[in-house]
Amino acid sequence: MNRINNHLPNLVSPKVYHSAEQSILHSVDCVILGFQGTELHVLLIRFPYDPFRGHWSLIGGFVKPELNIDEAARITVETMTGLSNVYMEQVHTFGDLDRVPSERVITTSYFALIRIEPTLVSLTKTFDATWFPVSKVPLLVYDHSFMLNKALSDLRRKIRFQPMGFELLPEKFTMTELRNLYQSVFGRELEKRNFTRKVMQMGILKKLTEKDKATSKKGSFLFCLNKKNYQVLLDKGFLFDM
Amino acid sequence: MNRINNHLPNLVSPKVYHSAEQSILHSVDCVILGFQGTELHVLLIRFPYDPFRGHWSLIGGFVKPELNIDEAARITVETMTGLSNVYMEQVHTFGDLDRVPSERVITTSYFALIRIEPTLVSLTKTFDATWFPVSKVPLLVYDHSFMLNKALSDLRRKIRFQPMGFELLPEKFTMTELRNLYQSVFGRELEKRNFTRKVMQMGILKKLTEKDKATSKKGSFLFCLNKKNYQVLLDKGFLFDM
DNA sequence: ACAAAAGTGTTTCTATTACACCCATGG
DNA sequence: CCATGGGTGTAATAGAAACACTTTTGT
Repeated sequence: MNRINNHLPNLVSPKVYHSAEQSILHSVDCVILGFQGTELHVLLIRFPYDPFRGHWSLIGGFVKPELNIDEAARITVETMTGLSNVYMEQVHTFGDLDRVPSERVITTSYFALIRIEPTLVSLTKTFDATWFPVSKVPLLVYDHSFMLNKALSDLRRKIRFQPMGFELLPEKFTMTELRNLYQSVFGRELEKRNFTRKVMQMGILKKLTEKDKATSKKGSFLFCLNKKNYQVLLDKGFLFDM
Repeated sequence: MNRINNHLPNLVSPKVYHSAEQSILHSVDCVILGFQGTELHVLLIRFPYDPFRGHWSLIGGFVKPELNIDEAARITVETMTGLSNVYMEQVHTFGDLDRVPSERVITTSYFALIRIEPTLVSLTKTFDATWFPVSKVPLLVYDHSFMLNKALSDLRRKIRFQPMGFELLPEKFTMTELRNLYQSVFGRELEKRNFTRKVMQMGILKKLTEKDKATSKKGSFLFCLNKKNYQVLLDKGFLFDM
């Protein structure tokens, strides 16, 4: 029974917790993803202190005892981008002993999906942050490269059950933009016709009368999400298999 | 820049970490799942201290600073079941402020998939642990009910990409047992013939000459995993869509 | 001989793929 | 008038679903 008291401390009365157990530093790191051109991008900063000064890093922060971890992650993203109501999801908690050489730190990672707007670009510049295409990300500090990969593979899996892709696009978007996004996430080409058909028959897109003439002379129709239908589909669960 | 120093402490040199930041209690809780009869079961203990004395609880433990979190979870499961080499996976980290009323505790949950063997049943009894069918789980302490549900829904999603089901069955099992397991996980009936055909054409099962006569007079053939083929299939990724 | 579970084949239908041509427009 | 990207229909194929009967054997 000695062993169980060591390892199953739920068996220890709350009053005893603090005296018996030691606490640990906890941080959050955010994989902030946005979509630009034909590729998914991630927001990175330069780590400003030795011994990793100048190396690229995800954006994170420590969790203060009076802050919810999800909230800590949200504040990190808000601080960096100036955006609220960002779509975020917890990915994984990294708890290896030597992941941060100088300290024992447990870190929970999140991904955040944001629409890259012109205003945003300048904001992130004040923080010396840079958008990297996910296919061209440099080596990152600590285990951040691993974190990023885990976040991306989680995104690829989850986006099939819950098309978060729309979180990455502006309100109005063309079918080509949507397809480029999914191509970038999945890392492979998607057939134009079949893609359009599948998306349309889900009934979650509203075709607008407006056209976007930025990329062709003919112009391509803009779409927006039919939020009601989208919610219905989310609730009953669906496969966005492409 | 004051704000960024508060919320983006990666910008703070490692040397400053400890003095600037406060640490938090971190625990792990394990959703130990096993399969018995026709239903998935979860292992619960009675919480032995006030104010939650006698309420049912998942099995957990605090993470000591010198212990990896995955390892902490593994030790918890080993202590409880006497089993090593258990299939475990991290599910989620719960960091709300008031989830444990008396303390600030951040908890990472795991699921563990184990084969319920006769020897095991007696071992867990010494710890006053009880197996509950997942459809008949009582209300649990703290946010453990929520944790359990999250683990189960994660399992349901993940088991389609990586048939962890085999972790829950003995070495040799009948097709009916396998089907019962998947029915219990998915919570719906699966057509006998189509199920058999799909599983067989994956080529990951070896049909033995042996029969199990426990459940019928005719007897049903036993199968075991063809581990080589299974690994190949895992590596290239596959959908266990039923 | 019958009850109880195991095991097996075929048809129907739906969904996915693969494929090639016309459209609209700005330059 | 032509180059460029936008947009659409159809046929072939593969996979999923639905279905009912035969087998074995202990009692």
